[in-house]
This record gives sequence, C-alpha cells and structure tokens, in this order.
Amino acid sequence: MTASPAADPTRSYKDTLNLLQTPFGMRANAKAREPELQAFWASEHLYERLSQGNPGPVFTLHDGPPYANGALHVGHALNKILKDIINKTALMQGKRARFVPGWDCHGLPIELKVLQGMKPAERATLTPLDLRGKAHAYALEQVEGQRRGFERWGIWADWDEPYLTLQKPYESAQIGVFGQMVLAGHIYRGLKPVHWSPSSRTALAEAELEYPDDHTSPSVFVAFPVEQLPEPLAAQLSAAGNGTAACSGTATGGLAVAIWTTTPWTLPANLAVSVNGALDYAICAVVPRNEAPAPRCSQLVVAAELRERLEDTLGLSLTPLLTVKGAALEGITYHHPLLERTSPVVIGGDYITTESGTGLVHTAPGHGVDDFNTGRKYGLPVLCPVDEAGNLTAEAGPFAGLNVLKDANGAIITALRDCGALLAEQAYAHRYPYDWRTKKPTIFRATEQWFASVEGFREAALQAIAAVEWLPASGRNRIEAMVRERGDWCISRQRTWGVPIPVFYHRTTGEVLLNATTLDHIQALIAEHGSDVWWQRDEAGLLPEPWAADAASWRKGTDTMDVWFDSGSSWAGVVRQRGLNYPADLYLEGSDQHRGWFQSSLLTSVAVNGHAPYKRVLTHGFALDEKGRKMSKSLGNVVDPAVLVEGGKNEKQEPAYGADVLRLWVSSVDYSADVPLGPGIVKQLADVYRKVRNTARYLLGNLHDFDPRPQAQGGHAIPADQLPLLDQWMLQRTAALIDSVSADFERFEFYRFFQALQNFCVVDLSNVYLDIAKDRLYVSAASEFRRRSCQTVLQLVVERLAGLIAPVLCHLAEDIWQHLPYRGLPGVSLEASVFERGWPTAPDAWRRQELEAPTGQILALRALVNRQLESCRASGSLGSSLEAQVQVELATGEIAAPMAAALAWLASSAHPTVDNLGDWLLVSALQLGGDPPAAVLAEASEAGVTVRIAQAEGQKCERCWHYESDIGQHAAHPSLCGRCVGVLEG
RNA sequence: GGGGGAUUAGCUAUCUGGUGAAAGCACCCGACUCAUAAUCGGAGUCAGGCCGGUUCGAUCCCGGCAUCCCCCA
Repeated sequence: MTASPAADPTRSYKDTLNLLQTPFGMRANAKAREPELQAFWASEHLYERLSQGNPGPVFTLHDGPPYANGALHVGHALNKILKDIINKTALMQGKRARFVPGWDCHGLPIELKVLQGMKPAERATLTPLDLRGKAHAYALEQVEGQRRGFERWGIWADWDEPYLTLQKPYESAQIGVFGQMVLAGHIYRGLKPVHWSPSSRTALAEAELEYPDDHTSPSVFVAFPVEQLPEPLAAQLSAAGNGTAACSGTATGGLAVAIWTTTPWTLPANLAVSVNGALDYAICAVVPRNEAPAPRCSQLVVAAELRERLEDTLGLSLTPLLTVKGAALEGITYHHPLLERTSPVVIGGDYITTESGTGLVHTAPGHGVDDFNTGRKYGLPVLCPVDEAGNLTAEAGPFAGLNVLKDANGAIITALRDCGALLAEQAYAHRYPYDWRTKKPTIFRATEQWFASVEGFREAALQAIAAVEWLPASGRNRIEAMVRERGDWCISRQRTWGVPIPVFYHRTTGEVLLNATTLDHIQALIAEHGSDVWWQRDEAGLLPEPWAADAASWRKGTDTMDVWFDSGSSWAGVVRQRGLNYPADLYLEGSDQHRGWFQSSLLTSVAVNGHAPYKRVLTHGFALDEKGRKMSKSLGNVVDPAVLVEGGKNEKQEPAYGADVLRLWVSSVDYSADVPLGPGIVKQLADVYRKVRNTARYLLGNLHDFDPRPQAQGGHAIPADQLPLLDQWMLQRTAALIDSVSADFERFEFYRFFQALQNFCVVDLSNVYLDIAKDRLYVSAASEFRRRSCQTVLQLVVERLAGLIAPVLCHLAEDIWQHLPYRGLPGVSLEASVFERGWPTAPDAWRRQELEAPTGQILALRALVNRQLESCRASGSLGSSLEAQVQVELATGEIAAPMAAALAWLASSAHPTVDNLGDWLLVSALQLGGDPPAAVLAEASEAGVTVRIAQAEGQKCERCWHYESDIGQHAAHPSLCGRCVGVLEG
C-alpha cells in the first residue's frame, strides 16, 4: 500500500476495505439452480449412499400411495414434503431412511377415464383384457408425470424402484394377505344392497350415478295391521282405556302401523318396520274426515310430531290415545298387507326422523343400506325378490314378473288399495340416482358380495390401535370410534381394473372353491404373470389339481377387490418384501385416511398378524386458501404447485419461486389443522427465503480469505474459549438454535423451526451480530485478531445454519455448502454434500447461558440509544449513528444494578478491541459517567439508565466513517483516522 | 342429519384462570449507499368469531350459535 488513494481520484478508500466477495447470488435463480443441485445429488448417489450405508438403524416412513391420476396439487406437496423433511432429517442423523414411494393404480376412476376416452363403437367391442391393458398404460403414464413432479420438489426416494399396486410382486402379496384372511375364517360371502342399474344390468359405484332434478316417485302411505303387542305396551294401552282395539290374531279393524315409501315395488321385500327409539310416537284413534273412504284400521301409530301434518295428508282425524317412546314399540308384530307374512317392529338408527313420512320406516334389507344394517342387527334375512333386469321374482308372490321401474308400482298400489291398506298416495319429487350412461333410474338391489368379517378381529384391532402412537392424539379417538362401529368390510367390486378375487364357483351347485391349494396356485400364477392371468386363462389354466381335471364344472369369479384392500396390503407388498421395518416407524397422511388407508392397512395387518402395521401415525390437515376456504376452480383460488415452482406464463406476475419456497411453506404452517396458502402467503415466504439466503450470502462473502484450520495448523481459526464475549454470545445463540430446532424436528413441529430460523437470521445475526461485525470485518486489517475471530464465528455458524435448514431448504443448504470458500484449501477436508456432514451439533462449551443476561442488558441499552438516535434523525441533527457520541450514566442503587453488572462484564473482556460498548452501539464515541457532552441532542432515562446523544467530536474518517479527532495526522492519508492509517501502513 | 377439527394483529406463529402477553414478516416513516433488486433504525395499528354459564375475576374452563374444513349418512 504505497500510493495514497486520496491522491488518486480514480481510487477510493473503499478498495482498501475487506468487503465481501462471493459468487453466491443474492437471488436463487431457482429454476436453473435447483435442478443443477439435484443433478449433483444424483451424480453423487447421495440418497442411495446415505439410505443404505448410514451407520444407524433402519428408519421406515412408509409412503401412502397417491392415486395415479391427475396433476399434482398442493395437497400432494404438503404430504410428500413433510415426509421428505422427516426422511432427510433421519438421514442426517445417520439413520438408514429408505423411502419407497408408491402409487395406487387400480380402481374405478382410472377405469372410467379410459372408458371416457373411447368411442362408443370401440367401447362396445372392448374385452376386459383390452380395458385392463389400456388402464395399465394410463396408470403408468400418470405415475411418470407425478414422479417427475415429486422429484422436482427435491423429494428423495427410490424413484427407480417405486411400488405400484399393479406390479406382480405387489399383487401376489395382496393375494397372499387375502388368502391368509380366508384361511383364518375372516372372509365370507353374503348379500348386500348395492346401486344397481337394471338398464345396464350391472352394479354401479357412487361415481357412476347422477341425480337429475326432475325425478318424481309415486309415494304411498300404507297401514300394516298389527298382530300382537308386547305385554307392557298392551297393558299401557288398556290402562288408557283402549285395550280392545288392539286386536289379537285378527288384522281387521284394529291397530295398524303407518309407513311411507317412495318405492312401492320394495314392499314385497318388506321384512320389518323400523322406528327411532328416542322419538315420541302416538297411538291414535282414526276417524275419516269429509268424504274420505274409511280405512280398514281404527287406530294408527305415527310419530307424535307428525300427527297433525298426517291428518291433512291422509284426510283422517287422528286423536292421540297414548304417546310412547319408539323404544316401547319394539316387539310389535304386524301382518304384511299383501303377502302371508308376519314381521316385527324394530329399532332403527338416527336416520329415522320426522322430516317426512310417518316416523315409521318400511324396512327391506335387500333394498336399502339403512335397511340392510338394521336388518343385520336383528338377524333379518336379506330378501331381494328382484332379478338383474329389475323384474320381480317368484319370491314376490302375485307380483312376479312385473318390472320394478315400469308396471310393478301400479300393480302394488292397486293391490294395496283393494285390501284397504292404502292410506294415501301422492307424487313425490326428490333426488334419485340414475345410471349416468343409460340415463335410466337405478335401484338398490342385494347382490352376492365378499366381506371381511371385522367382527372376527375387532377386539384385536382396537387393542392394536391402543398400542400405536397417534399424532395428534385426537386421531386415536377418531379411528377407534370408526373401527368400533363399522360394519363388515365389503371387499368385492363388480369391476375389471383391479386384482381379482381368486375364487371359483361350481357351475351347477354354486359351491365356492377357495382353499389353501387354490390360493397358493393363483398367487404363484399372479407372481409370475400378473393379475391379467385371471382374464387370459380359462378355468383349466387357472385351477390346480385335482380340480383342473374337472375344470369344465367350475366358473371363475368376475369380482375384483376394493382398492382399499390393494393399498391396505402395502405393508405386505412393500414393507416386508423390501426389508424395511414392519411395523413401520411412521405412517404420515391426511386426516381423511383415518377412514381410508390407516384403517384398511390396520385391518389387514391385524387380521393376518395380530398387530398394527405402524408404530406411529402422524396426520396433517388440508390445504385451503388464505381465507380458509377450499381451493376450487370456480373460486379461482387454486395454487398450482407447478406454477409456484417453475413460474407461470407471465413470469412477472407469476415468478418461479422454486421448490424451496414450496418446502418452506410446508415447514411454516401448523399442519395439525388445515393449512392456508395463497399469493400473499407465498410472497411472504419468498421474502423469508430471501432473508435466509442473503444472511448466508453475507456469511459466505466474508469468509473468502479464511482458512478454517486452527492457527496451530496454519489456519486462521481462533479457539472458542479465546473468542471475545460478543462471539461467545453468538455461539451460545447458535447452540440454542441447534438445541431448539433439534427438539422441534423430533416432535415434527416444523413451524417452530420456521419461526426460530427467522428470528435467528433477522435478529441475532442480521440486526445484531453482523451489524456490529461490519467494522471488524471491513475495516480491520485482513489478518487482525479482531477480524479473524469474527470469521471464526461466521464459519462455525454458516456450516451449522446450512445443516439446520437442509431438511427443509435442501437446495439452498446445498448451494451454501458448495459455495463454502475454503473448499479445496490444502489441508481442509470438507464433506462433498451438506447431507454428509450430519445433523448439526454444538460443543457444550458453546452453551453459556450466563452470557444471555448481560448481553440482553446491553442490547436493551442499544435499543434505548437507537430510539434517541432516531429522534435526532427526525429533527435532522443526525444521520448515521456513527455521527453520534453517547454518554451513559447509571443511577446508583438496585435499579441500575443489572446494567452496571453488564457493563462491568463487558469491561472485563480480554478483548477490548471487540468488546467495547461504542462498537456494540455503532457509535463513534462512548463515555461512561462523567460530565455530559456540551450540546446534548437527545436524552432519555429508563430503569436508572440515562443516555445522552451528542454530535461526535472530530471529523469523519473517509475509510471507516467513524468520527475521530486524530484525522489528518498522517501526510499520506490526510482524511484518515489513526486506526485506518495503521491498517494501511501495516 | 351425525362425528371430528379450526376460529388471537393484514400474514404465519406463540404463552397464559388474575388489571394480561405477544415475535417475525407485511404496511408506514426515516437512515445509509462499505450485503445496494441489499442493509439498518423507528413508529403505529391492532386482539382472542358471537352469545351465555361457572368464577371474586376468563382470551384461557363449560355450554350454545356462527363461519370454514375433513369424514360419514
């Protein structure tokens, strides 16, 4: 340094400062940079090496398979990124966290998607195998698209070996689960009402129904004559003075129960009348009004609340004789008005209301879900006198042959009128399900289905639930209630795109063939050929000996399995097959999966192995918009993760924020409830990201000439215990951050990490430590202790900061790591990736809680001074804080004791060139006690501490901007202070 | 219709039976021009969805209602 910059106007003293230098950009340029970093990970085989080669235990977060259909949405992002944060943390902690991603590939939506994409003519000639081939191809295509999206988000997984529910080993394992349940006696065949379309002679799923607005049904009110009353009720009635009317044995002229139905054709299948046990019912005397024809009964039972309304509807005068709870009606028997049959009055469920009808519900277990469930409770048979085409069968007696959607209703209404059971008839408009393809009405019809008998292992399931840790804890109540109350699981579907139920029926006797031999045989065939084999081969090709010899007598079943059975078998098809932990360490899905995958997986695992497939279950809520509403196209509030990450058509309006901002969002919200997302939130997250990035950039930029090796080994690092107090405080803050963030990740409370990270970067680093550090870093000579000690801290902090953010901001963390300026210095060894460094730790020596109190005092003093400086700025008397000098005066006694202690602590520092109050306050001069400055610009007192602000004396040093009185004492540097001259002249 | 969850500053988040407390960001004002499409300082706003109960006292406990979300019917 010979020529004086002052003498050379083309140079300025700025060039003599140690300003930051780094190629690390202020902006992420995420669209280009993130894929580069991902390519780096791939080239290093980082995920593979860590997940397989880590020294720690195997950690299994088992992926719940998303459905292989449609574009990725923010719900996918929330789920997969949460999983990835947990996996990356586990990998950094040295665990072998292998993540096998999955897809749910079978089922109706894909089947329908394929069918919709075909011309009617094409569809007409479609074979099941053709359909399955197209569905298979479609599913793979969807999987590929979603996989690319997940990878772009930086998710680490076995992307080359995902599990798909359509893979042969998976299907084979699923058949194995089914087989074990069969052999354990948990699988049975039974009748169940399903949506049935007579026009297409097939069962329909809910998704295949539509509900036109203009449907009208011929509704009827019918009186069912009572045969017998339970003893207590009979006694009550006779006590009310009307015992005689309750006929015994004769149905004529006596008491009747009144029902209402919109499907008169189901009356031949009536097997009970259901009441709500909690509702009030009135037994009424019946008197015709006006011209109305007299009914055959003299007393009617109706819901008390509906009595008056029914008087109008039925044209009858109903005088209440006795009011009882529905529960008291249980045990009444009545005679079917059209058939020779006696049936009971039973207690139904809460579905029985007084909104319409009579409060007593006609119950035909073969033709309604509520009816079916109630019937099961009372052991009623599932009578279904309707064939595939919707024609009544011989079981319907005189009505056999009539069609339920055409002539049956009329004939039955006529018969009711003829026998005097018809109370009223009226057209009733309501929503009614139609076959979406034929546009014809559907019916409920009982069909043969396959069930898993939950009853057989309900207790075991409840015990398994109790052994699992549910997060949040309310999840346990939720699934427990569902499992306790649920009925048997109907696992058969009348569809083509799925795993077959491997059963044969005898062509003449109907006998079911399903045993260990056939199951093993089919399982082996599917393992080898995939489930297509079921459709490719005839019975002779599917049956094992000895049945194969008589193949012509057997017919293979056409049902497929419920897709929940598919995904519910993943513990067998994936976790166990791939050598992961079973039970898995963690399942993590949206809270809707209590009814879905958590439950189906639990049931199959308990049925086969007697325990849950998971040790812990973590659930998250749903992504909503900024106002807490569901995202929908019509509201225009949908956040497309692809646009968020890669930018929209107009990148000015929809910039490419990058995957890290999406990941930061996931970390920022409390996902135990529903989580909000919208443009405002994204913008804010982008600001937080920028703050973290710029903070890291500043750290990197000031390490450009730093060798992190200890001085003893030729480097620049100062031992921690020899650092100034300010630096020790910074390390204490860093240790505190590491400790709290480690705990946050342990509890999966990432939003706490998000808050702590923000506070660390903004307050501890940017506002305090780095603000004070500027003078040390820029002004001091490059190798001065004052600067090297600061760099020591920056280096320790930046590496740990990178590690702490790595599970969430994985790209930023790696980008920081790749830009560590001392990478490649001789003698410096550095892991290739931040993920190889391991989870950040802090030596115990950093944890010095006792530094917090005095530092807090001084920072409070700093705030007090700042307020006064600001008032000086407002009056125009000061600009930069370095234009000021400060006098601090402490009151005597208790009140100022903490501050006095803090100042004494600071004064006792071994490194007064760093630990001095003036530098900490960023002012040019500081005076403790003594006489006040001549011209005080501002003054304030707080808690016994008085500060006075005055214009700093001397002149501004052109290099360090401090105001000093020793300016101009060196001829070569007339505008510099003594300190700067010392630096420049060595 | 039933079950579950949410409701504190514009946003995200936090603590608490005692006149409550509340961070960061955003917004506003100012400084700097040696992190500059950056950085620093200051200020203000503002409150626990609504109604009722328990209590000497409730944001915090209980009940109801409203709005939103999930599941089921």
